[in-house]
Amino acid sequence: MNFLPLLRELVRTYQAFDSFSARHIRALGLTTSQFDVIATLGNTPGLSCRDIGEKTLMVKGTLTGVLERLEKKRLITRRENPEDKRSVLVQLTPAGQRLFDRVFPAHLAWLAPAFARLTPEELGALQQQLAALRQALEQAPE
Amino acid sequence: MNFLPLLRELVRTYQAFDSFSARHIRALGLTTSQFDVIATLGNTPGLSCRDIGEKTLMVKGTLTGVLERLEKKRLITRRENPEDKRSVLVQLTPAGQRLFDRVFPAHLAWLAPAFARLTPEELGALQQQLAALRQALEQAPE
DNA sequence: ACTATATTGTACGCATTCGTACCAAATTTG
DNA sequence: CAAATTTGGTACGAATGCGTACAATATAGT
Repeated sequence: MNFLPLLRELVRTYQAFDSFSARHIRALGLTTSQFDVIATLGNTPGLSCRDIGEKTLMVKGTLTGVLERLEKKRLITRRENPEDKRSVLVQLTPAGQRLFDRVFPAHLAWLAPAFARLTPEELGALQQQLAALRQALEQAPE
Repeated sequence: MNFLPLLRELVRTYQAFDSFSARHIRALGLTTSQFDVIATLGNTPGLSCRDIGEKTLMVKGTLTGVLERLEKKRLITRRENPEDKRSVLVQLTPAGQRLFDRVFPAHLAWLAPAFARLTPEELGALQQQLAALRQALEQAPE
């Protein structure tokens, strides 16, 4: 019942993915977080910070800074949401849209060969096993 | 061949573990990285930064700062390695050793119930599948 | 021995990450 | 309807995390 090797492998695999992915994204002039936001906003009419946080798995405090830097790069805009004055509508600018169109397919094409080394069955099984572990962690008593 | 759900699950599971683990470690007055270093140094005669980095999966630049803060807390010492004057011998102080003795078993006991929700077979299978994905990522062409 | 190269760790800058506190707006309660 | 609570974002501080550059030492090739 030694789970430490599994833990180590979880971290190593996560880092291996992040490193492989980030290498490409950095060459495109973005950080991983910035890319995730751009990718999430693509083909949407605009999202709230809450929505973006849910999709990108970023907590709201982190998102504020990422959005600031994307705004400074003129890739997104933040405007008031008339439906709910607490929230903000984040949208891609035309430049952001062009970047999305150029960068998103390119990054999928970068990742695809790595994942093609595993069968769809393996990918599905891994996803299920990860979900089981995650639920165990989320439901574990304190 | 859509691997995005798997990616999302990988990140979510990693975060779920980190969150569950960090909650306990923070209550002990440490950060995750600091705990990892203390845990790695425990029951050793001292290690180089290189060794610690390999074990904790931290890059050396990150490690420098973590060691600084642990040194400030008087939990570790950095001394010259006579065998190789480039490297540094990092050791637990008596206080660091006492902290290790108190904190390391406690943290394993904190984690164990979560992992006990999965069978050893599941844990082993997950570890193998993660390793397969990691190798695919590491060997993928650029 | 001499030089080219590799290894070990630090310095530094930039961006992220998280927790906590806080404000304003919206929703729920009594 | 007024008070209490929840929700959406921001502000802020501390600590990673990573890439690049750099100094000191060690090793290899000649």
